[in-house]
Amino acid sequence: MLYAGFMSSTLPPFPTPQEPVENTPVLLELGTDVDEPCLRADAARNRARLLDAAARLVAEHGAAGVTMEAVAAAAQVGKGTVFRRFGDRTGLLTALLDHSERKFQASILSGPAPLGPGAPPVERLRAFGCAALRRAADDLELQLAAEPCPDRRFLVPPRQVRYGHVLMLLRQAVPDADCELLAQTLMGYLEPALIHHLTRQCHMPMDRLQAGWFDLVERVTGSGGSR
Amino acid sequence: MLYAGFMSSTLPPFPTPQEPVENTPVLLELGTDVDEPCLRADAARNRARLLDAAARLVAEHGAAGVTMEAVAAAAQVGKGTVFRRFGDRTGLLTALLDHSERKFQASILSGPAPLGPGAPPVERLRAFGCAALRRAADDLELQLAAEPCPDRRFLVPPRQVRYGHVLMLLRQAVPDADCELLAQTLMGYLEPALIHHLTRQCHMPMDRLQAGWFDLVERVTGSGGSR
DNA sequence: TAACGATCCGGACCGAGGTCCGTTTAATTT
DNA sequence: AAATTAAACGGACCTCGGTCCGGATCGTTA
Repeated sequence: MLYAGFMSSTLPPFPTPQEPVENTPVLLELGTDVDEPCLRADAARNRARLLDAAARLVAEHGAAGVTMEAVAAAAQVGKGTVFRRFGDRTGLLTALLDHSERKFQASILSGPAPLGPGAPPVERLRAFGCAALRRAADDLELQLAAEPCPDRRFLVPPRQVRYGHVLMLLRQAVPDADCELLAQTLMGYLEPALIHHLTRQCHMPMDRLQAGWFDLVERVTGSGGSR
Repeated sequence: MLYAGFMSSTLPPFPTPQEPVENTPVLLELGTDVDEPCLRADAARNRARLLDAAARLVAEHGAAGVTMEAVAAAAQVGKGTVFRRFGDRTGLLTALLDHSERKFQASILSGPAPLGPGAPPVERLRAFGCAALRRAADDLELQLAAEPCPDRRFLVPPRQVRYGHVLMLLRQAVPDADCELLAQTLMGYLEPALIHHLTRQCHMPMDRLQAGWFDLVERVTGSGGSR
């Protein structure tokens, strides 16, 4: 089993001063929506409240309105509690995205082909890009706001899952290439910041991005039968 | 003349409340090191002092030590002055990188082949990547710290210059492709954050990144004569 | 050189992210 | 049910990026 060990899951930091607290990632367990495994009753209640309040704030004032203090106030909870639960702002925003990210992951891991297993790798790659583009297009704002600082951007669980997936497919499609690097390149095309730039600032239609993805996959995997 | 109009140049914000103050980019003028065109005597003096102080702070405490207040203090200048001159922290850090960025741009625009004009486009593309990788490797820390927020990352002059260059070369190499998108893809491979991840976190040697670039260019331009 | 207006300076001020630590509370044990 | 302990809570506090505006300075014009 390839990437067991870093299913998305809102990275639960519980940053009690001691112990580095790495990401305690939830193993797959596709159906069950195991969130925070063991959490004291009050903690769980507050966590739910906070996520709810945060979502409300996003809906009302956009991602920029999600201030840690505002969220705390809206959830009638102390500010420290927010940080204890989610580590930092990025963590909170990531948690907000967690549900849809999980669905995305699930459909990749075990959904119907060609996104899920069963189709040939290049075809799955194509499908993956389309799905990723779509997912990026929805709540782009949140994805941008949730972007961590540069030196953590590549260590975040959702990214690792996607990377692992692309890597696996690439290894099947072009076994002789340096697939790690090619995978990073492909991932770069799906970066929220780039999508935002191309669609919102350059006004490209999504169709074009999608066509671009197909073309890129074809070039990278050398699967261009005709040309 | 292709990309006249956005030579790097530390984006001079002079954010006097009114007027949007867009980037007033310096036209090429390769030899002359025209910095801030017209700047009052005291302003120019303070600007120099600030850059000097900032460089000193970087040398001593790393990029993280470059606090706007610390820089102001070290330059014996008010905090407001720093912001007036450089707009924000990103602007200051960018200004620090400006000198080497300009040299880089110059050698691309008019240096010796294959980096400069004269070589066939694919070869220039290869050379460009090598140079960009080298440049990213030096003062990686600064480049990371200077990274703007996601929705400005692609609008920053140095990035636009590089993009324009790659775009031009790609258009020569693969006239029928969607070169805008391919150019963005290639640029993604050279992103400082990615270089940092691959070299510092994955411990890949630079040689491998370089080989990866060659391979990528070959795949993207379809210039693989043999395989 | 005196006066004037545009530009610049400086530091008080604000908001937001993040930390700390004394206090409270939920679970467990006796 | 009382005691115990680990965990969670809350909000004061700190730092830092960014803004504002009254006052000082520079360059120019008369």
